Amino acid sequence: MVNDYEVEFRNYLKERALKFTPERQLILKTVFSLHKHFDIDQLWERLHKKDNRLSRATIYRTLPLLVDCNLIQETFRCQGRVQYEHIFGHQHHDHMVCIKCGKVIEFRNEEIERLQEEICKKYHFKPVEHRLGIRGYCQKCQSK
Amino acid sequence: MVNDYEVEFRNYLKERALKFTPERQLILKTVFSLHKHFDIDQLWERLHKKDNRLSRATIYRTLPLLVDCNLIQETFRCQGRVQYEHIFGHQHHDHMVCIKCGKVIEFRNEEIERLQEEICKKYHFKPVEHRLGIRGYCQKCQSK
DNA sequence: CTAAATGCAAATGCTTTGCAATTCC
DNA sequence: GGAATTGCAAAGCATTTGCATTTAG
Repeated sequence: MVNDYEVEFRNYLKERALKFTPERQLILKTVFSLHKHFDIDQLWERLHKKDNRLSRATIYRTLPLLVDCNLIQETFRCQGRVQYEHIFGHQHHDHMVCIKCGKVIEFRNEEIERLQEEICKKYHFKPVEHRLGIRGYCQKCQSK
Repeated sequence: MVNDYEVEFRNYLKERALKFTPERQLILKTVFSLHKHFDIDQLWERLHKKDNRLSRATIYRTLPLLVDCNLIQETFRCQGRVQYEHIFGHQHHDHMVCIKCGKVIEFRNEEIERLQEEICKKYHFKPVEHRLGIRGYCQKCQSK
């Protein structure tokens, strides 16, 4: 069974005369098996269990391809580390991140989305990507 | 003449039994003399002209204080470098950044601000800071 | 006087890169 | 077959840190 995201990636690579290697396949598959935000180190740990030869360098070289292909995206930073998430097949959403416990709440607000488009039009700005992040304290951490 | 921001910083330091040193004063003054976004290197260059002894380490140690004191804030990243801006005395605003030429457009939308508050309430999330960044192409770079 | 701050240089940690060997197409 | 990719180790670079010295309060 070939997943949609794999088709997507294969096409992306083919168009650019790049290769669909086992390493890239494994990285892709693993990225889509993670249903939370992840950073490069967490990803490497997962990958290392499956293939202990796969190097960090290959991850660093592959992720930008996946980003460019719109399969994943950078989200917020956590302790200086970029967090990624797969987005293919998912609707755009924004994040609230708890400063204390690190909890992440995802939300989507149509009105905000619409207003952003409106603003871009007003400034003749052609948006490619937007990111709204709210940092603060989640319910639990407030009461503590 | 003592600026408001200096009073603010002095109080902040005093409350914590920290010192208002000439280095901190110079950094503060310089940060508020820059009316654009800046990164640490740009700041260092400016500072170095005025006091060629002032070290990067001191800047790295001072900026977090200014952030904590709400005098400045991190904004978006540009080529991996965090961009700062002074915010004391300014209203919150968001950013559009041109991917091609780096142009930054600042904007503020009351409705978006309000909706964010609403969302936070809904999730019982206590916001401390929020950041909305739109990356894309400015008018000029689209036509090219 | 003394805890805090500074400059320096070394250390850290994430990311990138050169290169020889390998592999997809 | 040949360009692209990989792993490795080295290099890069921004940031942090230990320490001896200086200094604000």
